[in-house]
Amino acid sequence: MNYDYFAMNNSRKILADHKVSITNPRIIVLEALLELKGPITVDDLLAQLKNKVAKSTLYRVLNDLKDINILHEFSTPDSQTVVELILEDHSHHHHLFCSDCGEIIDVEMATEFENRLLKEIKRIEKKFNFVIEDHRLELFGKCTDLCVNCK
Amino acid sequence: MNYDYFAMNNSRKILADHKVSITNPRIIVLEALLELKGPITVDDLLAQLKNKVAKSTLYRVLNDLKDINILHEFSTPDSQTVVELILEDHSHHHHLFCSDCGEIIDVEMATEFENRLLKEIKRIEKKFNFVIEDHRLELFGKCTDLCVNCK
DNA sequence: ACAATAAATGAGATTAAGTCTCATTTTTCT
DNA sequence: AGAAAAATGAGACTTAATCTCATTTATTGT
Repeated sequence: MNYDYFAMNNSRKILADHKVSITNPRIIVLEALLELKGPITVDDLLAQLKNKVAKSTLYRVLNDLKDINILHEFSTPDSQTVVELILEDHSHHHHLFCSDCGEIIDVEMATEFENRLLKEIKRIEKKFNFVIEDHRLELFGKCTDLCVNCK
Repeated sequence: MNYDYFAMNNSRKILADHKVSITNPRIIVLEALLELKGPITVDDLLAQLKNKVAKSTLYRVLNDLKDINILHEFSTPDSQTVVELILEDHSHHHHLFCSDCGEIIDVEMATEFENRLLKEIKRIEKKFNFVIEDHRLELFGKCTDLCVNCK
């Protein structure tokens, strides 16, 4: 068995740790997201969990997970909503979108690049008199030939 | 003299250059976007052009402008759709979002930073066997105190 | 310039993602 | 276990965006 945070953290523990009540729909949604280990469109998730949780409940649970800060939400270039579980040990990353197959891939940039980016962000903060709390980099392209990254 | 499309403010020329027929609604929408010189939410644009172009027409015109590649579309952190006119002479830039006032600000990163980013992108292309065609960086924060950037 | 033809528009119907309501069920607390 | 609080399911509702189609406007060829 391959024990990583995702594998060992059962959904019950995650919910308890974040002080939200442990219910069946929350467990089902969390387990689905844990198993994915990456982003998924809400549509796909809805399809996958149809007959397991009601649509209204799925959206509610996703909002609950956002509220306890373990779910990130963003959009594909064609405006589909995407969610991704981000647990404490989940390292900072960005997203790569394939316009052919729709795949969304987690990408970690080199530390040195992220440092350079933070420096640049400090410059922008001063220039615009802002406090910048977060950043997000999105890369758009196509996976070549055999589409090795696609399912 | 630095006369660019924005200064010339010639929506007819822009439409002709892109070989789409010159119609009143297209002129109205283009002029509004030209005057803005920056991003605007579709909602705000709708409000601004109410009684000037029909809702269905506004959406259609925006799609037309996307088709001829002079309109970029993206989303705010709270999922509002934003559009921004990007003409040929419009330089590469990113966006800074204020979570207090909702303002969206065009931000140019240092050339040296963009070069470093391109280098990093090349690395990612190889790693994932991708052709990366575009990238987008989003910065999230708050404008401090007096909110000098807000209207 | 003027028909003929093609394309675009307006108004409202339609679709679909996401939220809301509320009666019922499940969870938590003691 | 029983009372109180919270969450769920089903479907109504909201709203951004698209679609339909009769009418209007633009373009093209002569």
